This record gives sequence, C-alpha cells and structure tokens, in this order.
Amino acid sequence: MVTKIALVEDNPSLQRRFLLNFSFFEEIEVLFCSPSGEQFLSEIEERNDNGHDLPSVVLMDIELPGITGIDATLALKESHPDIEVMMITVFEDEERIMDSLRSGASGYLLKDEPPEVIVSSVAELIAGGAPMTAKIARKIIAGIQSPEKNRDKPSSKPGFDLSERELEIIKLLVNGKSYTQTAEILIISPHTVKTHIKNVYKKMHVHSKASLVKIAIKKGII
Amino acid sequence: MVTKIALVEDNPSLQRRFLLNFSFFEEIEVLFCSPSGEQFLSEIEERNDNGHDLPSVVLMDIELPGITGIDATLALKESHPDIEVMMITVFEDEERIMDSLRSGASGYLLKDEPPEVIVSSVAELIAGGAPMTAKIARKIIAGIQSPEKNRDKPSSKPGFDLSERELEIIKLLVNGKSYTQTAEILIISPHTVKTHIKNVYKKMHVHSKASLVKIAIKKGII
DNA sequence: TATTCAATACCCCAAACGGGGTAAACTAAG
DNA sequence: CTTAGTTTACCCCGTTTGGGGTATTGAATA
Repeated sequence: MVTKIALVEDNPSLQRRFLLNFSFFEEIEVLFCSPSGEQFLSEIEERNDNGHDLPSVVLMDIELPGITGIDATLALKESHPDIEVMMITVFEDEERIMDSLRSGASGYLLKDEPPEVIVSSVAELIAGGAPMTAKIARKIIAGIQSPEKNRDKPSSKPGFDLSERELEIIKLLVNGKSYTQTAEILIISPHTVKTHIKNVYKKMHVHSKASLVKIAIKKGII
Repeated sequence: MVTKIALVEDNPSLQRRFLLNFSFFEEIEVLFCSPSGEQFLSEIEERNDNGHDLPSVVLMDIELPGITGIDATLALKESHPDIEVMMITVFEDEERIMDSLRSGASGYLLKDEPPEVIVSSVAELIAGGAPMTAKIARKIIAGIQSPEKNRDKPSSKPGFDLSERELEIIKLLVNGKSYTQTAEILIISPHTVKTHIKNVYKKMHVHSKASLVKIAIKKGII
C-alpha cells in the first residue's frame, strides 16, 4: 500500500534531501511540500475543496517562517483530525516536544535520523503507533511528571501572529460574547469586530467560532 | 458595604441555620436560597433578564439533587464570571476540592465552620482572596503535585444529566461540525439535532455553541 | 396500565454568523 | 517618501443558529 505524505520544510536543501530519500521507497508518495505552515494549511484547504488527494501523514518541521509547525499542527488537527503528524526537527527540548504532542502530533523524530527510520516511522504512525527515539520518549515521561510545566500553558505562546486587538476580541468571543456584545464592550462598530474575526479566521485557518474556541483554549488564550 | 449573597443548599434545616446565622450580620444580605443547582441557575437567569439584583457571592453546596454544585459553578461562571463562588460542603477529598477550583470556585469551606468564619470568608473572597482552611490548602497543593489525577479528567464525569445521544451530538458539535453535518453523520434529521441541542442548552444553562464548547472541554467531553 | 423519558421530526421567526468585497486613517519601518 | 500593517467601518449575500412551539414512537418504570 502506498502512503501519501506531505512535507512542511522551509530549508530548500533539506527539502531536496527528503524528496530524494523518499524517492527510493516506493511505499511512500510525496503529494506536495510546503515551505511554511500557512502555505501548507492553504494547500490542504484547496485540495479538500477540490476533492484532490489529501496526505495520510505530514512530516512537519517546527521552526518555520510565519507560524510554527506546532501551530500549523493545531490548526490541521482541528479540520482534519485523521491526518497523522510527525514532527521532524532539530529541537529536542522538553517544552517543544510536549507542545507538539499537545497540538496533536503523534510522532517526533530528529532530522538526522536515517531515511529508513523515517520511512518505517511513517508506517508505524499509520498503524497507530507513536514513533520516537528512546531519548525523546524519556523526555516525554519527564514532561508528564513535571506538572509545573503543564499548568497555565496548555501549549506555547499566543502564536498565529495575532495582533493585540485581535487577541482582545478572541478572548471576548471565547467567553461567550456575540459580535454585537463584543462591539459594545470595546466601543467599536460590530462591522469592525466582524472584520477582525474574518482576519483571525484567515490567520488561524478556521471557519467557525467553535473551532476558534477550541484552539484558543488549547493555546491558553483563555 | 452590604454584600449580596445567594445560597445553594438542599437540606432545609441547614438552609435555615445559614439564614439565621447570617441574620446577625448586617454586612450580609441573602438575596435568595435555592435547593438545587438547576433552580439556582434559573433564578440567576431570571434575575438577570428582569434586571433584578444579582449576588456578588454564592455559597454552594456540592451534593445536591440533580446536577452537582460543581457543575452549577461551571455553568454560572460561564455566564457570570464575576460572581464569586465559595463551596460549603462536608466533603474534603482532593478530587472534589480540585474539581471545584477547576470549575471556578475561589473558596472552599467545611459546613462546620463557625458563622464568623463564613462571614469573614465572604469578605475575603470579595477582596480577591481565596478563603480556605489550612487543611484544605494542603490538599490543594497535593492535588497540583499529583499529575495523574489531573490528566484525562479536567473535571469530574460527563455530568449535567446528559443522555448518550446528547453526548454524541455534543462531541460532534465541539469538533466543529454544524447541525447539518452532524445530522448527516448520525443519519437523522437536522431538526432532531436542533431539538437535542435545545435540550442540552437547557440542561447546561448555556445559550451558544461557544459556551458549549468551553464547558465541554473543561469537563473533558472532548 | 399509566406515565415518564429518550429520540425522532416538523412548524415559525429573528438574530447571529461566515465570506466576499472596498476603503479611510494612522503608525511603523524601509 | 512609500510601503506594510493595524484598526476602523461599511456594502453585499446566503447560511447557521437559537428559541418558541407541537407531536409521534418506543422503552422503561412506577
């Protein structure tokens, strides 16, 4: 069975290296490769709308121009919870590992893993596993056992490149306020609130308040 | 300054004891006393709609007929985050204490506290404090330091006396589905989905999907 | 048996929401 | 000085949601 995957990687040479490596494995088909989280999410939306193939697995870099791979994962999982995400990155700090898993990634590998390991990890992921090295597994256990690092920050920072005003409006909406009520509280026109929300939806790649609330809570914008 | 409070207590003799005790303190005015969480929430909604006085502080029992005081607190905080809640109960298990605090209660006293302590705790609560006995404070620290008891159950059980079908529909809505999509997935009419949601809203005392999503996540109906 | 409850489905209607525009005023950065 | 970004505000449109009903069926229970 051929597994369709997508890459999110901004470094062109690494991108080429991945594509070359995967070309030797016929069980893997790379559908597309995006250089940023935003472009990746747009590509997914477009394919979804046009009825084109979607990947079963996404190999996601963390450090990217624009939104992080962690936020991109959060947004992807909101609209496509069935697509599996494996982080492939140079970072191995507890913080980013835990944030990735909380965002919905199921695997976590380092960039220097040999191609065979990455390919077999993709298979493991589809089989329902959670591929990662022993070293990373140990850090995850540590992360779970240190509650101070879990509390008060469900994920990382605000993220998604939102402006102050946008965050302010999100907080009110998440707390159950309508556009009209939010407008009254901030003493601006309801049209303005709507404009802000439209921009927020574009930035976060969501299409409803329910999804906004879910992601906002996960990211701790409570 | 007179502080307006409300009581939620089903035991009639305890109810009378509280009312009698508070009558000796002119800084406390008991607006009303409800024998169940549902009746309390309805009373709050009615007063809010009619422009009548709302309490600044609610003394909440946990064990109640119908929904628990913890769920009543969760629902109250969703619509009125400024109303302070102090649990007054016979329970002192870590589980219920933590659940109460997660639901939004700021104080936690035992029913055998002398009236002066309760009255001064109300003042402390309004001043921004978190009144509780040393014994309970110690249990809270323990609760925070035991992550196994935090994970996978943000609060207690489903709660709110929801039926299986209602829970099923809530899960879909919280995951971003519209009424129509939910109806298609469950192979029922969108009218039926709406009927269920109307019933859920009544049970949970919310009036929007955003609030539903928030409470559902807090209670782990994810 | 009678009654209650869960689940189903429809009616009506007004308000809220989501997405597509355009555009002005102001600030900050190049 | 020009460009980019933020905040403000309006237009259009169709869809979704929330709240008020009523009503039938089947299962469980008093």
